[in-house]
Amino acid sequence: MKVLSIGKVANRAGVGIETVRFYEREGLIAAPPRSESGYRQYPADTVARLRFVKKAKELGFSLKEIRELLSLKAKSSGSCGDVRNRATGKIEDIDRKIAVLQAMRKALSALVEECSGEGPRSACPILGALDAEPDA
Amino acid sequence: MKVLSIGKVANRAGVGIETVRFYEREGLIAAPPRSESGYRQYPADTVARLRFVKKAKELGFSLKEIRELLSLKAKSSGSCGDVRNRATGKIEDIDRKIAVLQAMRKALSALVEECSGEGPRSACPILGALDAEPDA
DNA sequence: CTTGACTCTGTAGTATGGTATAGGGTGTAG
DNA sequence: CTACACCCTATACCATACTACAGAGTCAAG
Repeated sequence: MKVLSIGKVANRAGVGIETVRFYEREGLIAAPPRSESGYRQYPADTVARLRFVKKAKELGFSLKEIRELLSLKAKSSGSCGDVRNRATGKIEDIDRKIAVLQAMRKALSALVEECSGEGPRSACPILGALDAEPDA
Repeated sequence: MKVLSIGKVANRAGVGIETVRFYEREGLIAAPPRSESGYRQYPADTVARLRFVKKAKELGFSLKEIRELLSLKAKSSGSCGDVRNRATGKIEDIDRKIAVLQAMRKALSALVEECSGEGPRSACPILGALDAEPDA
């Protein structure tokens, strides 16, 4: 079994060295065995684990959520349903975020449409709208 | 002209006292005159300004962007077009964020659809996918 | 054996948008 | 006059996800 230095795992996983140490502190990857001189010696599968973290992050999971996902993965009991629930919950989170952004977009578009862009700034309907009554 | 204490403006604008002082430090609202004993004495229109900030935040502007918007607002020269450009730029930002979220959603949905939720966790296609090859 | 690349620990800094606390002074109602 | 609510400054702290740095030790090539 060949072992990898921290630089090698970081490189192969496409993350920085400091990030690997940070993930170790945060409990996202296990603390690896050390050489006599104290160097971390990673098993090859750490690369896959780091890629898992990276992918999950790309899917919008926070490090905290990823940690939970990983513990789900590690548990020797329990079904796939747990994992599926996390994923569907995340889809709902995403839908909520999209809805908020679409509402923002709609409000901004309405303001931009009202605004010719030609008048003096003092008559700008966008600035006017921002000064409006409290409502939210 | 009646003046308002910091507690009053904060309350009327629907923000915390600390937030008002924070906004002053960050240059989002002007430092108000002080009483002899050093208390901040706000003109009534500070409430509107704080609401402007709050609204703009709800529309997805960062404090930095809001500061720019406010300086645009304050400038005695310049046209409404500047403001309009900020807003349309912000719409583009929002569209980009929505596109990212929709891509995440699609990837997660595909994984959830593959997963019955019934099998053992060891066969979970979601966890499997996260372990997959590097690509991004 | 020297040089340069790599690694170690611990600490501090980055950006964002606040929130909290300590240790005071002030203002007003009863 | 005494409580109690309110205000002041300064500093530190929260979460998120890293990134950078200092100062030291280690490893491999030439």
